[in-house]
Amino acid sequence: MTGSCIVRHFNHFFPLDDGDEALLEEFERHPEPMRRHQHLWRINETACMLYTLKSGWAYAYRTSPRGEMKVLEVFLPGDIIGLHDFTFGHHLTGVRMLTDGFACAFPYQDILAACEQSRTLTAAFFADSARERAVMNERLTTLMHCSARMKLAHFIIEIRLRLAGVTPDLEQRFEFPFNQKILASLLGLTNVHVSRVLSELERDGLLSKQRRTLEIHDYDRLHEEAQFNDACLHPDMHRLCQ
Amino acid sequence: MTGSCIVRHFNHFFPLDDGDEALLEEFERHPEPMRRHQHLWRINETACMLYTLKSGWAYAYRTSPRGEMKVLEVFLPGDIIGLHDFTFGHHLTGVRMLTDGFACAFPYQDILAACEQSRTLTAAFFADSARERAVMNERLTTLMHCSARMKLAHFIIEIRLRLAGVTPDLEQRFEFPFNQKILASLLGLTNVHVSRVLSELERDGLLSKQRRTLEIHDYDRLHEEAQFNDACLHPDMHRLCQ
DNA sequence: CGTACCTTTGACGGCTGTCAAAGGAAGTGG
DNA sequence: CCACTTCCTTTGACAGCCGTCAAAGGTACG
Repeated sequence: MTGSCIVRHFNHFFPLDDGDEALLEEFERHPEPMRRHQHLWRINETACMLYTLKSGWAYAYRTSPRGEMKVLEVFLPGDIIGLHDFTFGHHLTGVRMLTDGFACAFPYQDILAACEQSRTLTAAFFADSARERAVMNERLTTLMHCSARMKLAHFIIEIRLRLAGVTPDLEQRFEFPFNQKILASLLGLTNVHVSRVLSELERDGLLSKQRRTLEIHDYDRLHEEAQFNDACLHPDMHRLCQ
Repeated sequence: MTGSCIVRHFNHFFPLDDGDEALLEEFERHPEPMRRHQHLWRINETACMLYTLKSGWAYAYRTSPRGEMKVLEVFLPGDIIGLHDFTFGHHLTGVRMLTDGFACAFPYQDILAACEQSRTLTAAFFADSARERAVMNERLTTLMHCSARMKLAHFIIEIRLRLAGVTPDLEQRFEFPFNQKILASLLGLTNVHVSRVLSELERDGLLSKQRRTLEIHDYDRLHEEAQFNDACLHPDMHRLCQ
């Protein structure tokens, strides 16, 4: 397997030629170790760098008018972080690590330079942004109209499907480094209610969560309850390569 | 004022040179009249065209597992429609007109071709996608954690601010072609409750809505209640032109 | 080992959904 | 221009999901 996480990420969607791979590998010359809770950037800081996440988990957040933190988005290994706002002068969301890991920083001009040299890469960056957006739409439609139980099921299925995309042999028992406060913030609930619903899902034999590990006992039933639309994760972009 | 709505749209953010403008104007050679309720495309149709909206309003929607329509997004004159999913093989959301208007269709390859010729345009397309995304984030954080009253205030402020960006002398009384069912769908409420909250806002002297017209009576108080973060609408992209 | 954080549980209240019905507005066809 | 149908809006009663507050026990980290 190639060492580059962007190359792996994009090859998951469609094949890149050697020239494209070389351009992408430029982005990852400087992997840096990151500690849990460490910021990639804070809200309102000037935006000049993007990151790729080589290992570990991260999340994007905002602060509400009342000063509470609201988590917007979760990043997994292989994800590009900051693609959707590198054209803003400053960051509208903060990003920090959820676990220890490694991240690679590169200046945003590199993306424009790469696009100039390869139409395939231009399409790939648009496609990646589109996929992220599609997942967001999927979450939005669920979060807005559904019960807390369904929200939780939906989010767990989302994470498992995305994780399976970058982890070849993912078990039903896997790392799930979210505490109930962060889950609540992501799903528009309170930590108290997340606790109640998790106990309920556990009581019904769907899953169990201890510490930072989640085990799914009945995937089919969980998927059924989540009503997750898998299409948002599988763009068919091969035709772009014609 | 130039006749091209994309040029106007982008110039609102940063200046384009004549070459860029010429490339963009290519996109708008074929304006077509569109009727209210007419589809630009339906869910699952093959994605091959993008549209710019020359005049009129449109919205993107999905259907829930139970078959109900959920509105995800609203498009105003000058908006580019389909930018965020043109790299998917098929459409994940449907788009239809909310009012009569004119739309210009063009093949998505034209965007990639334009990006190949101008780094400024590449940045501009990314920036536009980023702005759209930022507005979505702003709505998401509000919709998830706030009261129905705040959701409505927030959405009304969003629309007014976006409308003001393309309508030089926008009054406090303006076209607002949403019925309560669509508002409910956008905000994750029921039409019954939208009716209740609208009456309440009217009773409190903040606004009044008749048919397809909205009049804001106390903008400051409405903006205060909405807690709208204006930053998401104002990317400072001038530095990209260096 | 102590402190801070996280999770669980209970009681209570309120916001919002559901169901239902009636009146009004708008679009259609004669 | 009128009659008819369909859709939209309003209002009320009622229930339930979920937020808030509080306290206690468990867990992680220095």
